[in-house]
Amino acid sequence: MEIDKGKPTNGDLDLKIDRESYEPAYIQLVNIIKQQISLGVFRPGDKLPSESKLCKEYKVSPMTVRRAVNILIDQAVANAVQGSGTYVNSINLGSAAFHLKGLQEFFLDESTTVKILEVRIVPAKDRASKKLAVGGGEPLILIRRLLLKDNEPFFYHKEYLIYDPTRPIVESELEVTSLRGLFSGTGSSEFKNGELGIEATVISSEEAKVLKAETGTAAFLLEHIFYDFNQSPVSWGWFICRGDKLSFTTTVGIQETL
Amino acid sequence: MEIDKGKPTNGDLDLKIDRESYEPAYIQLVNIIKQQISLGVFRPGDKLPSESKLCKEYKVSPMTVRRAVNILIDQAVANAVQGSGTYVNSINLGSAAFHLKGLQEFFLDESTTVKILEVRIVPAKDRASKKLAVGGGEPLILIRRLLLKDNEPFFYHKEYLIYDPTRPIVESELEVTSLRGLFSGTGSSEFKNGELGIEATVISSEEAKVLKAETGTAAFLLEHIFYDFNQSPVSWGWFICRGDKLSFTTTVGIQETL
DNA sequence: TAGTGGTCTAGACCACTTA
DNA sequence: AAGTGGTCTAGACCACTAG
Repeated sequence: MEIDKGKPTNGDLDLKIDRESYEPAYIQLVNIIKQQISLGVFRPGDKLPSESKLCKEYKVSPMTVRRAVNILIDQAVANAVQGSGTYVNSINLGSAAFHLKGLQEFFLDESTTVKILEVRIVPAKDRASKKLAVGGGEPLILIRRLLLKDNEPFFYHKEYLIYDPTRPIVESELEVTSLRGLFSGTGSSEFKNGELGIEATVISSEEAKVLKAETGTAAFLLEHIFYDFNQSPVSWGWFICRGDKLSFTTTVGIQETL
Repeated sequence: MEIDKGKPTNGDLDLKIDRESYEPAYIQLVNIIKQQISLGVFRPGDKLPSESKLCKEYKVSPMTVRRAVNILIDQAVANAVQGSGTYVNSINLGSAAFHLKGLQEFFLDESTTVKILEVRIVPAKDRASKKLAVGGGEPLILIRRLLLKDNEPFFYHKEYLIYDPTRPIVESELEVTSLRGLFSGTGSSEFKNGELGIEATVISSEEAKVLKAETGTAAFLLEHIFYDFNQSPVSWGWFICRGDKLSFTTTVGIQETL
């Protein structure tokens, strides 16, 4: 696209950085560029103005421009090619991500309660033995919980924990607070990191009973395994949720508001 | 935790920034701090050294420290409280995100092919009419595709497109390249943005036939709607994939390697 | 009031791409 | 050779927090 070099490259908008605004200059610049892409001033594949041009145009320092451009790159709105320029991306489903914020809200909700269905020591076998890296027959703690929202069953949770005789099970660990802490990041977790997986499955008869659902209906299975600071597995289990009660959504491409 | 102020706060590691390395200083600093958290030098809830201390300790400028700390904050490893300090986060499932990179790889794979099952003009009705914001009875393009990998059915894709008589359907838009472009960000898309959703479902008889699966087995449904640069809906549809052929995984907490 | 993070400046040098 | 992005310096001022 040909640009008249005597004029700013922002079309008819003539947007400026408002120095009096509480919004930082680099955020304003991000939004200005996004809006220009949104309006078609810059199209996918187009080269954005160089950093030095943006400096002059908006009268900010190179570091501020750089910070704004980096944000656009982080958000997969643009990509930089060293020595060449910064280019607007096409829409890219591969860069999409589904967040678990919805689940976080579920656990922070006041009407969410936990019902302990079972707590007992079981001998490790099969998958639990493998996942938790303990020999078959070694004792594990099995916890089965039902998570309710407004007294309606929502999640069925089955979890195997490493049995440590020196650390008795504290009641608080069984309550909703422990799970809430996991999802919200509050609480001082013993876990260093973990792995999560989502699968599509159908509800088994065991699960159907506690979830008040019919066997064979669709459900999400959210598997988890957590490791302690020695990188030893500590907890393995999974959540089951009826498919009609949960879904994950996200957006791709340029969003009107950040 | 009490720290002997005469010594560096990195325990027995005594890690330094290697100025000769190709790895930028700020990346090295990110990894050093992560490793310290990983080793338990800093635990969840602990305050990280202040920026000025990190400057002195690693002999880098404030901007470099700042950049490293911002990366940790972006990765949800730590959080900053203005006027107070920067604190290590607990593990937080709510910040977890499932990426579609796996699907991107699927579409980039050479052995992935597309079989067009049907292309025809249909009158808009029900959900398609609503989602694409056209009146009932208006013409829409319906495309049904089967995506195969190594000649085995993988995805069933059903898509409704706005019918624009001025823009005839180009054959290339029906091939795998168009979908590949969507997932990889290559290709010059007409779409500005879109919304995606994942649901758990069971395979219907129609879907079972083309996917060579049994009715009633678990499946993922990936719904999509795309908008053009006028923010008008252009495409609505969904992918169906057998649950045993697809899963989404991610990690939470501190990872050993970035 | 001292310390902290949040923002920003006005440059610099380098590696890389393009012509 | 000229232009571009990638990194980094050595400060500055501000708003906020905490003792």
